[in-house]
Order: sequence, then structure tokens, then C-alpha cells
Amino acid sequence: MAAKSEQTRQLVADVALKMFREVGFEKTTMRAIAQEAGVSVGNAYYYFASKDDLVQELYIQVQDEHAVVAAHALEGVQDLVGRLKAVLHTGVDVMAPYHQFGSDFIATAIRPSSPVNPFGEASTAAREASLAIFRSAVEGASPAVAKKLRRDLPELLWLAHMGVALFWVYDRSEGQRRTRKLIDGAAPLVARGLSLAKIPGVSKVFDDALGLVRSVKEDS
Amino acid sequence: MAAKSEQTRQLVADVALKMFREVGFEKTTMRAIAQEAGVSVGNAYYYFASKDDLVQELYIQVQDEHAVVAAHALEGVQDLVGRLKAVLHTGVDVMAPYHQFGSDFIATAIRPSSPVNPFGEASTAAREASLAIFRSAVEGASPAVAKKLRRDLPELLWLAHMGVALFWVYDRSEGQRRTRKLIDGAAPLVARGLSLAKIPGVSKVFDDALGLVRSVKEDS
DNA sequence: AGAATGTTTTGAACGTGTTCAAGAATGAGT
DNA sequence: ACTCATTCTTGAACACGTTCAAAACATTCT
Repeated sequence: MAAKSEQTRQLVADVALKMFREVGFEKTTMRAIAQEAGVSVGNAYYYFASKDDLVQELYIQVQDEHAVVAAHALEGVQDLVGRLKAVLHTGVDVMAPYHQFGSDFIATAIRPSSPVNPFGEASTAAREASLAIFRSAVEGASPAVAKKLRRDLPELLWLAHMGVALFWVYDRSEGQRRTRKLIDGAAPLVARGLSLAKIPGVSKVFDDALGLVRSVKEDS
Repeated sequence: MAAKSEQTRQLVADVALKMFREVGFEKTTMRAIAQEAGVSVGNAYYYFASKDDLVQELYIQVQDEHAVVAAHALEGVQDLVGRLKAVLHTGVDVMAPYHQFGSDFIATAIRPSSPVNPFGEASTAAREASLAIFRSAVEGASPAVAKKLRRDLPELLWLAHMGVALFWVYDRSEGQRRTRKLIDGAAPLVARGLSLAKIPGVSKVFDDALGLVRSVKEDS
């Protein structure tokens, strides 16, 4: 039975995440985690190849929670602005308990070799889940988003979401008020910006921008 | 005479930067730097409070070089597109020797507590120098950039430059071909996008976007 | 010159993430 | 019940960034 093994793994992960939240990233040493969990250091490493792997565990959990909370917040909201706000605000909500830890997380995540890197292979599942949220936000909107934008928009919004997360990390205002303000201000702007795509002169610029994004992305 | 002291400092810095370039960030240990420079570990720490401080040294040096090279590349180039390309391409040029080291640099720089953080206090001088390049690129352009954009544009372009740097770090194509492609594609798009500000419907969106940027920035 | 003060240099020591050989515990097959 | 292979678990050991008391050196003052 794999239950015992899984139990130890869970225990280590739970203790680690709890300590990340409560005492921060640096003070949460592998030795402290092991001691608190009542296992040896080596045992923790048997389940998690590195401290970064424990951060990855956190990332997945936060992402999962975001998917659930965002889906709920999207219910009954029709307009793109509202839907965008819902997704971004819930994103900040689920990250909130880890704010003090945010910069360490980003520093870990940004390294291409890290398992937590959102563009990396190890995060494929989490990234897809996150992308799905934005896809749902875009596709469920009425009035509908212009067809030609519908394909790339979710990915671009996801990227913007990364930007918001980055802003949030640096946001030292209480309760991250400024991040909320940014979201509330930017969401309607994005929607209005998109609606400009109907203007002939603007349309071409949009097309070229999308073309550039695609060509840069595809070029291995 | 402070010359002897300054000499040791320079020696340590030179050895460190050389090793960063040649063997990478992680393999360049403080012990290795000290040994290669023929000083003790503690002595290196007498001049640089941390390994990050040595990265800061590198950052400043790269920034300075960028200022020089960019100024040269801007000579005789009138149009905004050309000027933008010049600044961004030279930026990539000066970073090139450190590409393999780039992700570690960014991981260090992104941490708010790091001296290298481009938004931080310790980097004020380097940031101002970098901003000045973009200001010069914008102000020297003819046809001139719309007045209302002129104030915030340099800072926004500087931010875009950070984005390009981030892209560059992840760019694994040979010679960072994709980053070059991105610059060549994005520069004209930015210029065309800016020219859209004359269209009445678009103008309002621009105004609101600038207003948002300002309000979020000022709200301490 | 000698004392006092300030600057520079040293290397051992600390706590960290991580590794690994060795040992326990478990389970399957006979 | 007794192997034997697999899965878990342990804790000492390693290299790293960093600290610090002490020593060496330099400079200034009397």
C-alpha cells in the first residue's frame, strides 16, 4: 500500500507550506521542516528533490485554488471587464497569504532551470490550468470578443496576469491596495483597447502585433 | 593614500566579473574569487558585503557601457523607430557576454531586498543613467513624439526594455536571434501605435492609460 | 622613536541546501 | 518461516555564502 508513503509526503508538504506562510521562505529551513514534521532531513529529500520543489508544491496548490475560486467568481458575470476583474482579483486573493514570501517565490520561479518556472516543463499542468481560466473568461464573455483576437487573447492576458503578480510582489501598500487599483483601472482599459480593433487604422496595428507575437513564439 | 585599497577592490571586482563571464554564476564561488585574486575570503567581503554586491558591480558596468554605446548608435538617427531599435539592440549587445549568466542575474535582481534590484535605492544611479538614454532617444526624435506622451514615454520604454531583457534571458536561440526579431518587430509597432493617439477615439484610451499609470505610481 | 588610532587582511567557524552510503521496514514469492 | 528485492529512513558529510575576533599593517600624533 502506497498510503503510508503518501502520508509522509503530504506531511512534509503541509508542514513546509505552513511554515512558508508563517515564518517566511528563508527561515523555513529544510532542517526546520524535517524537525517540525518529525522526520529526518534526508527523508524530506526523498520526496522532494529540492527546496524549490516544495515551492512548486505551493505553486500548484495556489493555482488549483485560483481555478476553483475564479470559476465561482465568473458565474453570472457576462461582460469582459467584469470577468477580467474577477479572474485577476481572485488571483491576488489566493496569493495574499504568501505576500511576504512573494519575492522569494518569484526569484525562484524566474530561473529557467527551476521546476517552478511558469514557462517550464515541470509547470505545464499548472500553466495549462491557469491558461484555461483565462480562456474561459474570454470565451464566456458577452458581448463576445472579436474573433481574430479570441485565439491569442487568453495567452496574452495570462502574461498580463504574470505582470500583475510581479507588481503585486513589489506592492508594499496595505492589503496591496495599489494592485487592486491597477486591476480595476486596467481591466476596463483592456476592454476599451480591444474594442478599438474595429477602427480600420487601428486594426492593422493589431494584426501586425499579433503576427509579431506569433512569429516570435514559433521561431523555436 | 587610498590607491592600495582601491587596487584590491578593483582586483576582486575584475576577477569576479571575469569569472562570472567565463564559468558562470554558480561556479564562481566567493572562495574561488578570493583564491584567483590571491586574497582571503574575508578580504573580499571587506569590499563587497555580499556576492550580490559583485553582481551589482557588473550591473553598473554593463549599464555604463550601454549608455556609451547607445549614445554613439543614436548619432545621426532621426526617426523614433531607428532610435528605439538602436537603444534596444545596443542593450542586448552589452549584455551578450553574460547571457548564460542572465537568469541568475535576473533572479538576484528581482528580489526587492537585493542591491541590484533596478527599482531599488542602491540602483538609483544606474537606473537614472538608463532612463536618460531613453529620454534622449525620445526627445531627439523627429518627427517629434506627441507632447502629451513625451513625459511618460521614456519611463514606459525603459520598462519595456526590462521586458526585452527578460525575454532575452529566456531566449535560447543562437545569438538570441529571437530577441533581435522581437526588437525589430516591436519598435515600428510602438511608433505606429503612438501615432494612433491622434485618432479621437483612441486618444481617450491613451489618456486614461497614462492617468492610470500615474495614479498607481504616485499612490505610495 | 614610540604610542595610539585607524585601516586592511586573515582564516576558522556558523548555518544553509544538498548528497549519499548505510541501515531499517515492508512486502512478495516460496 | 525464511529469503530477497524494493521501498523508506537516517544522520553524517560536503561545499557554499557569510560573519567575526584577532592579527597585521599603515598613519598620525606627541
